Order: sequence, then structure tokens, then C-alpha cells
Amino acid sequence: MGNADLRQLAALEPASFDDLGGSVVAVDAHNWLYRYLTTTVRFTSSNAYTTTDGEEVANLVGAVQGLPKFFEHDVTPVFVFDGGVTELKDDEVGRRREQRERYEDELDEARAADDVDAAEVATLESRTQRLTETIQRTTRGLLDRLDVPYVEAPAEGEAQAAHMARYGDADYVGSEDYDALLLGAPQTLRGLTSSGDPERMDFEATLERHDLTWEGLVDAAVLVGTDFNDGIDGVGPKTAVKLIHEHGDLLAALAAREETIPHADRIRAMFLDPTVTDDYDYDPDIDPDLEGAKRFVTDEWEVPESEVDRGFERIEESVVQAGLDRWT
DNA sequence: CGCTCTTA
DNA sequence: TAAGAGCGG
Repeated sequence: MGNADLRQLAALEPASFDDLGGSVVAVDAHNWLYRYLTTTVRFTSSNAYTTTDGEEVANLVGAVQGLPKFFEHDVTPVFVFDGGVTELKDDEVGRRREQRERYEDELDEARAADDVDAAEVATLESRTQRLTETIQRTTRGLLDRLDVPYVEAPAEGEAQAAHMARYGDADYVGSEDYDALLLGAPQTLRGLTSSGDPERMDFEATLERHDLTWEGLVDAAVLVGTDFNDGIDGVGPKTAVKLIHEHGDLLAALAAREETIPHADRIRAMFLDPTVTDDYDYDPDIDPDLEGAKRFVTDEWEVPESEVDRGFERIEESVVQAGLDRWT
């Protein structure tokens, strides 16, 4: 089902914000926003973040709360947004639609179950729920005013972020998702949204640890199960790696166990050869317009000042601090 | 998602 | 020792 099983294979090391200063992190925007959307909206009244026109803008509260973390540690985020399906190839559109329908079926099932599992429903909702047009627009609007760079992915934001990191245009991918490893992101930071230091996930070290190639790692993951397929019953991370060592690749391993995984080759390609673009550009030098950003959030989008005061304060302090640092 | 417990 | 179910956050 999920891909938390990958944690068992991943080479993870505690990281310290102190060592991350000056680095650039390509952040999967959907993943990042969603973490704040679920917590912010769920544990407070969602009314507080709805405009008089009925637009939900909890994303603005979440973003203002989450951004100071980067500023305070002198880490430059580059947010990578998912692309619209209109720009994708036809077969890619079909795949996405199938995937989406899968999730929606699962969600319906989970909701209809005799004993409704709230956690599962929440997880599935997070995968089926698209960010609304307003959330897309207002998040970019806030980033524009804060001069925080962002990039538009042709398809999956996480794949684009991994691509940028692979080509050295970002030092890290920022995501909570272990999929970043399958997408070949050299270094991934997890835990950028929670308090405390993040952890670093190392791609090459992971391959070395298990004596696998990138293809082999992806094949093992497909055997265990990914977001795009159910794994083989009774096969966990350890067995999967063993099977790839014994049989060479996914198809041989499946043949040996007389199992099949529909569209196995397509699933591999989702990780090994995803739709990405080289047509991106960003300026990591950030010169935020704090007043403009505040007006945008509290006046234009009617978010109560009390909800974002502290966040803007923290951003302001870190900007002032950065200015002072240049003279010391 | 992470932790813990149960089962093979 | 590995896999998977169950549960809390």
C-alpha cells in the first residue's frame, strides 16, 4: 500500500539545520502544503480561514507558519508545483486518471467500511483531494510577494524536484515522501515541516548498502508495493531485495514466483523516466516585501491577523538577522 | 506515518 | 527475523 516500507531500505541520517545554512532545497509544494492544510484545518475551525466569498485559504496560514523555518536557518526553498494534466502526453493522462480512480475507489471503500478507519480515510483524502484553484493561485501570490522562488513541473512536482537535485540545481529535495528515493533524488530532507532537526536520506548510500542499481531499487520497491501498485503478498523489503539479487530484475523475479503485476514496465518508468522539464529558472536571492505579503494575506484574502502575526514576525526577524550577518 | 504487537 | 495488522497522532 503505502511506501513507508522503503524506510527500512533507506540510508537515513540525522541532519542538523546548522549544517544546512546556505543550501537550496527543492520542495514538493503539494506535499509541503498538504501537511499544513491537514493540521491547520483539522485542529482549528475551518471557518477562520474562509473568506466572505466562501474561499478556503487555510494554505495561506500554513505557508506563513511554515516559511520562517527556511528563513531562520538560511535555507532557500524552491517550491515545485505539480503541473496540469493538459500538458501531459495522452498515455500519461490515462495513467493518472486510472491512478486517481483507484484512490477514489479505495476511499469510497474505506468510508463505507463497517468500522471506518479515520486515519486511512485521511490518507486517502490527501491523495485524492486536489489543491483548489484558489489555493494554487494564492500560494503563488504569497511566494511572489515574499520573493520565494518556485518552479512549475510539467507533471509530478516531486519528480521535477528530484530532477533538479540530480542536475545540481538544488542541494536537496524536501519531501516527507520516500518516493524521492525511487526518483533518484541524491539527497532528500524529511521533517522540514515538523519541529526539530530534519533527517537526510542518501540515494547513493542506499544503493551501496543493498548492492543495488537504481533500477534494482525501483524493482524491489515495486515488488513490495508502491503508490501505483499492490505488492506481492508475503514480500517485504528484505525479501524484495533478495529476489532482485537472485533473479536480476523485476520481470525475472515475478516469473520465478509465478506472479504478475499489471503495467509493471509503466510503473518502473514512473520512477526511472518521469515527465520532467529542463525549462526552469529561479533566483535564490530573496528580497521579500513583508508589508505587501501581509496585506495580501490579511486584507485581500481576509485571514485574521492573529493567525499570521507570529509567522510574519519570525520572517521579519530572520530577514533582519540575515542583514546583520552580512556585516559581522 | 511511526510504533508496537502478533503470527509464521 | 520478516511481514503484516492494529492503533495513536
